[in-house]
Amino acid sequence: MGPPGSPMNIADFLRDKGIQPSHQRMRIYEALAATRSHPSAESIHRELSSEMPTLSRTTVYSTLDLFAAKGVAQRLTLSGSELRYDATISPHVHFRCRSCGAVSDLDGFPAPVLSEVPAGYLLESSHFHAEGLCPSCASTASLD
Amino acid sequence: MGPPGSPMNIADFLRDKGIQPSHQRMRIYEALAATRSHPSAESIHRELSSEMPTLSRTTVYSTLDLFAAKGVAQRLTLSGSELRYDATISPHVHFRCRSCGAVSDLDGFPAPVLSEVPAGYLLESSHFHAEGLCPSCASTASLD
DNA sequence: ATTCTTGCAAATCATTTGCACTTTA
DNA sequence: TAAAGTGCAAATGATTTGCAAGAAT
Repeated sequence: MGPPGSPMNIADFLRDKGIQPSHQRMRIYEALAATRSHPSAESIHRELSSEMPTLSRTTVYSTLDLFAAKGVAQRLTLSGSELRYDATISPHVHFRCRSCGAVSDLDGFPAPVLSEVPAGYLLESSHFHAEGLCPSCASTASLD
Repeated sequence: MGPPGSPMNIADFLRDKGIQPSHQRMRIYEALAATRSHPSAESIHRELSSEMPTLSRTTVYSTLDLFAAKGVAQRLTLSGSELRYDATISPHVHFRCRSCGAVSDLDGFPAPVLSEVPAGYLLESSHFHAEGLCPSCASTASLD
């Protein structure tokens, strides 16, 4: 499939998906694909700002939006306060810790997918996510 | 079970759940339970403002938050831009229209629930939601 | 009298918009 | 040179916070 770790480079990969591979877009894709932290636009902007001081928020927001539209990334609405993105397209279960806010993938727990919807609805995507305490917060155990 | 339509009144119901039944809280609960539109704090505030002109946003936000904490309502994170609430506690599938933003329940499509999580995680809740176009937006059919 | 609840205003945080500048096809 | 991409600053919208006044136990 696509990068990372594929014979195809990022420029070709994006171009292949109908995305013009500008410098900013390639760096944003790399940053997104390199982590499993499900970053928000803000955190990607923060991360890249040091090496690209003029990179604007607008560009990061619109690029991630474009990635989601082109199917190169998925948009996660897990917290109500911010949108997060994931370069892993295949459906999988997301777990959000209510204490530290970290989002992790629950590997080995295949996400159920809704195959049918009532007549008239046009289904485009479905998401499954769980909430609670992650291992490290659970052990620090503020038992509520 | 609880209101609406139960022999127990709202004051007793809330008190029973460990919530002091102030006038504001009862009105907010009534408004939430009376609709299936999965309102946000803002829309509940807007709705109640006419009859309770001095009702503050702060109260609505903290009350809905309290309801979620006490298990009287569930918090839905579906849009990334706002939190929505639902007085129906039992797990069910939510469908959000990406065009008009409306959230509807998909009755008859029991929500899958994650029963197990990897060791160390403490599961508190899980949500399943779908996205696409609702019947009315799908028929207006901007085929994209 | 102490604690809980409420309200207002200001602050914060993520995201969007308007517009001008630059790069690319 | 027309279209696409980028950046900055200002605007928007939802939510939170600080704090003082009011109500309940």
